[in-house]
Amino acid sequence: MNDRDHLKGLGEFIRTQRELANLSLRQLADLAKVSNPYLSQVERGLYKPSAEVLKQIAKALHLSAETFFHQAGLLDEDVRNEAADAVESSIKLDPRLTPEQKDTLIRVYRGFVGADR
Amino acid sequence: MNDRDHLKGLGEFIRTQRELANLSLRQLADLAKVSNPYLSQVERGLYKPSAEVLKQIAKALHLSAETFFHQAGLLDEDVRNEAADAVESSIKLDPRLTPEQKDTLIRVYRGFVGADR
DNA sequence: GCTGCCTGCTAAGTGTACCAAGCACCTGGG
DNA sequence: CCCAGGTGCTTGGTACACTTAGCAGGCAGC
Repeated sequence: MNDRDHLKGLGEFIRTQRELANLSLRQLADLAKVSNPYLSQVERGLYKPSAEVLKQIAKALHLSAETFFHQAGLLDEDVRNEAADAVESSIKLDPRLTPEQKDTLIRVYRGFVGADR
Repeated sequence: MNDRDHLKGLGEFIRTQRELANLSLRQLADLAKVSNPYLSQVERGLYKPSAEVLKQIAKALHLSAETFFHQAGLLDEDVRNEAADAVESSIKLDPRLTPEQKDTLIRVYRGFVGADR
């Protein structure tokens, strides 16, 4: 029953977001005002960052703190599976997407989650 | 400029809420699964509780975790780009997607909308 | 009186979040 | 060749979040 399991998920999430933003470990560590070794350890799931560090990382990546807290399992309260529908509905509501693009995104998404409704 | 100032505010807030709920220190500590001496110290502003403890306390008092995080100054600002980021946020939050899949979806999405941040 | 149970607090210890320094590996110039 | 500057990771240490054991005082009943 290692508590590190969902922790590792958080680390992977952070690393993914960092690479998505094209930032090096040191760059993000600097932006988030933490040391680079520590960030490395967090990304590999060795340590669980405090809420403040989480908030700093979120800010450095231009993401909302809520997103990170949810990912860290700290804010879950209502872990409804509406998360699934949230993706599709927000895609449908996005005015910047053409109908064809919405269709493509939703197909890709459904392919990933295995939805078949 | 003591950093403990807003901390003390949090402690007082917790104590007020606890008394409002007619709970003894030990009762709340038990509900929140922390030791009673620790809760005592938190309420007097000696220590800053971790996000998980905060969440447990919030749950024990039947209050929202957001309320506590705000009170702790962890969640304040950034209520801005919510709407614009709805698609990306919901993708990131979807528990059924692997990090790689999220990455792919977001890349596709950004390609569509021409985002470049 | 003294038990026993409640209240909150203190003391001392353990685990871990976090940091500074530095290592090992690449890649690109001189 | 070798130094410069980039990448991520390891080590050793400090600070603090959090624990268990125990203290002092207030109020019941015996």
